[in-house]
Parts: sequence; structure tokens; C-alpha cells
Amino acid sequence: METIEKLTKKLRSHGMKITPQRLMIFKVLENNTSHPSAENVYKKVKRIYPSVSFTTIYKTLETLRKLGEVKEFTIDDDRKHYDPNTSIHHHVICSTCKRILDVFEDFSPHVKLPDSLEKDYAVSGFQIFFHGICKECN
Amino acid sequence: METIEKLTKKLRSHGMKITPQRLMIFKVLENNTSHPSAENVYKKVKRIYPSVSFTTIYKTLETLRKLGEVKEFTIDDDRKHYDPNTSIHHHVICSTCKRILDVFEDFSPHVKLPDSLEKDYAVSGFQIFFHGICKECN
DNA sequence: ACCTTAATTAACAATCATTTTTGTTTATTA
DNA sequence: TAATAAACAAAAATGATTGTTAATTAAGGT
Repeated sequence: METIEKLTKKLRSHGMKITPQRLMIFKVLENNTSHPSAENVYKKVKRIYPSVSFTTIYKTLETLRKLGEVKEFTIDDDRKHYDPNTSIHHHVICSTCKRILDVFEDFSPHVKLPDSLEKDYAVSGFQIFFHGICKECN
Repeated sequence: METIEKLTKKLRSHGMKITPQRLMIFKVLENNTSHPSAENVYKKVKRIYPSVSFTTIYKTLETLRKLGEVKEFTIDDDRKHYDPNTSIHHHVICSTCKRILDVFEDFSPHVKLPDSLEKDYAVSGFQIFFHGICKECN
């Protein structure tokens, strides 16, 4: 995701409007490496903007996806997750704590994969997801 | 000038807005063959829209000119006149009553020109103006 | 040249028109 | 049952327009 400044320019250039709701959602996402679901975003935004609606979260995330500012993916359950880092990389979900971690190169140093790696070749939007066990849970 | 309906569409397609002031000015101009000055338009609009400002008249006439909806010309004094008929034609000003009349062909049947025609070859924006005497004044 | 006067334009804050966005409610999907 | 989308009226965002005031331009008169 671009900086919020550039993002607002992008909105303008597309005839879209800059609203406090959107700015809050941008702030929650920027530099966010936790791969939040819509609900995660909703709860965080709600803290500082209590009247925000869930529908607005959905719509804004869809807007960001269309603008190419976030990647959308499904990995653990039936909910969508959002990643403001749009560079090509893969994800590993920890079988124990269910945290989702980024794998940028072969295997990220932050992630410890078990020897008997259970590769799950679910392909979704050119992204491959792995199941593993993270450092903290090992 | 186009019909008001088409004109509003043209405004829209240019990202311009339809305001009551503009609609009044359009109505005053449509099918108007009196070649009004800005002041003429102002006075007519003011009757039904008393709070309208002179500046708005000027700006709207300039807008219409830019959109190619009126022809602007000067003929008698130092004031500009506006003609919603944008087809190519000439104008005759009556030396006596100062009315401006259209000359579409060689000489319009509506205009009686004196034998000793004093042609005034003032060229302004591809229009040629003549001085003559109209039927009523002859 | 200078002064008046009238026509037109410029600057700019306040208002308006219009489209987008929001949020409620209701549907759909899995 | 939970997650997401659709529909639509109400609200907000925003750029265009308006109107006030002040500046400019141009012509004529003294």
C-alpha cells in the first residue's frame, strides 16, 4: 500500500472521495503485517470511530483491492484476509497459533518450518500458502 | 444555441453544473433574435430572478461562447452583443433605431437597405456588419 | 494629459449542485 | 450460523458557481 498521502491523491484522480472512515481504515492497514480479516479491521477502526459500520469496512477493503493497494486472500478458514504489502510473496499459517506470516524468499528467517513440511498447494490469485509452525509455538 | 435540454447535457458532459441562474439566462437567449447585450440579458433575467448578479451574466455568456452556443460581436458601440443563432450570417444595424437585424442571404427580405448603401467593412470574427435603415424607420 | 464614466474582468469567500459514500436493513452464500 | 454482498435512502465531500467588492480597460469630454 502506498503512503496515505499518495493514496488520497489516487482516490482523487479516480473521482473518489476522502472520508474519515477511509482514512482510519488506511491507517489501520498501513505497515500492518498481521494480515487482518475484515472483522479485525472493523474492531480496530471502531475503537477510534465507534459509529463506523461493518459494511463500510467491506466496501473500503474491496475498493483498496480494486485500486491494487491490498492483496486479498483466504488461508485458514472461510474469511478473507488483507495484506497491504502487494509485492509478490507467500504466506505460512502456523498450525498452532494460526498466525499468518510472510515468506518473502525461499523461507523467511522468521518462520521455522518443520522438517516434514506439509505443503498445501492451494493456489489463490498467484499466491501459494504453506502450513507450518512458527518460532514461538515450536 | 441548442435546446435547453441538450444544453444541460452538454454542461453535464463538461463537468459543469446546472443552476437556476444559468437556466434563466438560457431561456432569455433561446430563440432570441434581438442580439442582446449583457445588460439586456441582465435586466430580463432580473425580472424573474431579482438577486442575480451582473457578474454571473458576464460569466455565463462567456461560458456559452466557449461552448460554441452563442456568437459574440460588437457592432454599434463599445458593448458586446450575443446571438444564439450560431449559423454563419451577417448583421445590419439600423442607423436610425439602432436595432440589429440578421442578414442570412444576400440581403434579408426583412431589411430594406438604402440605395446608397454605406457598407462598413468592419471585420470581426468572420462576421461583416452593415449599416442600413430598417423597414420601420424608412 | 487628465478626469469621468461605463463596460468588463479579477479575486475570493460563501454557497450550491452533484456524485460518492455511508449505514441500515435485507438478502445471499457457504 | 457466520461472512459477505445488495439495495437504497440519507449524509457528506468536493469542485463548480455565485455574488460582493475591487480592479481594469476603453472611450469621450474638458
